[in-house]
Amino acid sequence: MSHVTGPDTSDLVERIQQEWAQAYPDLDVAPIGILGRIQFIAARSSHRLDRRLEPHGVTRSEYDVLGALARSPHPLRASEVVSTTMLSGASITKITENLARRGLLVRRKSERDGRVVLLEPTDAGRELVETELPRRLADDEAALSGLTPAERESLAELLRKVSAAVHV
Amino acid sequence: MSHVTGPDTSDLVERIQQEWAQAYPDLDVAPIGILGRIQFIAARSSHRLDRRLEPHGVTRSEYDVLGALARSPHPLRASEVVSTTMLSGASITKITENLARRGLLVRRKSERDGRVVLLEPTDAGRELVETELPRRLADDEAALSGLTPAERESLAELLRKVSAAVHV
DNA sequence: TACCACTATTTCACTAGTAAAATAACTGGA
DNA sequence: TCCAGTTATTTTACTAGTGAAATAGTGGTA
Repeated sequence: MSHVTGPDTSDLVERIQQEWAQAYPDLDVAPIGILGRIQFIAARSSHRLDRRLEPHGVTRSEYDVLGALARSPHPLRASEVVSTTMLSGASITKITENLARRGLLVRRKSERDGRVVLLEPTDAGRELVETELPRRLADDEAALSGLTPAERESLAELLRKVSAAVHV
Repeated sequence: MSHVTGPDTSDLVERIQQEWAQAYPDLDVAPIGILGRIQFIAARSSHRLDRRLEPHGVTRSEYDVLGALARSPHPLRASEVVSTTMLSGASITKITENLARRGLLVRRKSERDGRVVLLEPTDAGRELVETELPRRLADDEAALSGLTPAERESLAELLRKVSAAVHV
């Protein structure tokens, strides 16, 4: 393991940025240093979560759905889950039918409105979320471990500004 | 269009963070404020790029491949494209065959090593990248428009630290 | 030359996710 | 009551992407 095993992935974004800069010297490629790294961190940490969830036999999307239900003080409609998870309605139908079959949540029709499906985690579903949540927070915490409390505060604030300005 | 059309998505992450905090008051959910927002920004800006590319009839993955080729001073092997794009080898085969059919890149076998496929953009492929790149940079720039030069520098540096620490 | 271990790419079979059409149920008039 | 219009979810038909097996080529060794 002492020899080079490929590009140093922690510098992948920097390398890409430099390649763009060399190929198109008249463009200001500085934004790539920020947005590219955001993409990179997001991809990596998604991947990490996938691996954490593998032993539980749930995908990240399934976990997102269960999480939304577990942190809610009341059952959610399918459409409410759509709006917090960034998944399509079609996906929510598939995923929740599947999770219901596996006993991790319960689907029932609303009595008030027969079009609506109400979703609620079972004890097993809630338990899955609760055992995995601290691990997930610990992983995220580890990613931030090189930052002082002041730096974390500053990073959170800067990201808040960016996320308010990023249009679809 | 003057009424509420859904949750204020710029605060979606904050809302989710608060929901977690209320459901599990004994956990420190602060990391979600950072990693969650990174996920959010990544998803939004990916989406935005998708829409920019739609009129050109290329997907984001296809554009990533073309970009890697366009910014390289020499043809790349399929495996080299794999390592910069985070796509699988199987995908690179499919995508590049498709782009070759559409005249945006050329695939040829290496003379030195018959296993290797060398990929190079055509003029049309390069042109597509070159017309879209400034727009993409402008979009990214717009996302950062609320930040001073010093804040951008600081954000880039903080993200560099995080990306070095985020393990798969 | 003939073989073997290794590497690069492609093929195959499959999964997750989607947009759009279809279905089912509600609401507020006439 | 009975629509017409609207809304929530499901179904359908499809696409992108994947891991693993298969294929094809290389280079070193005897």
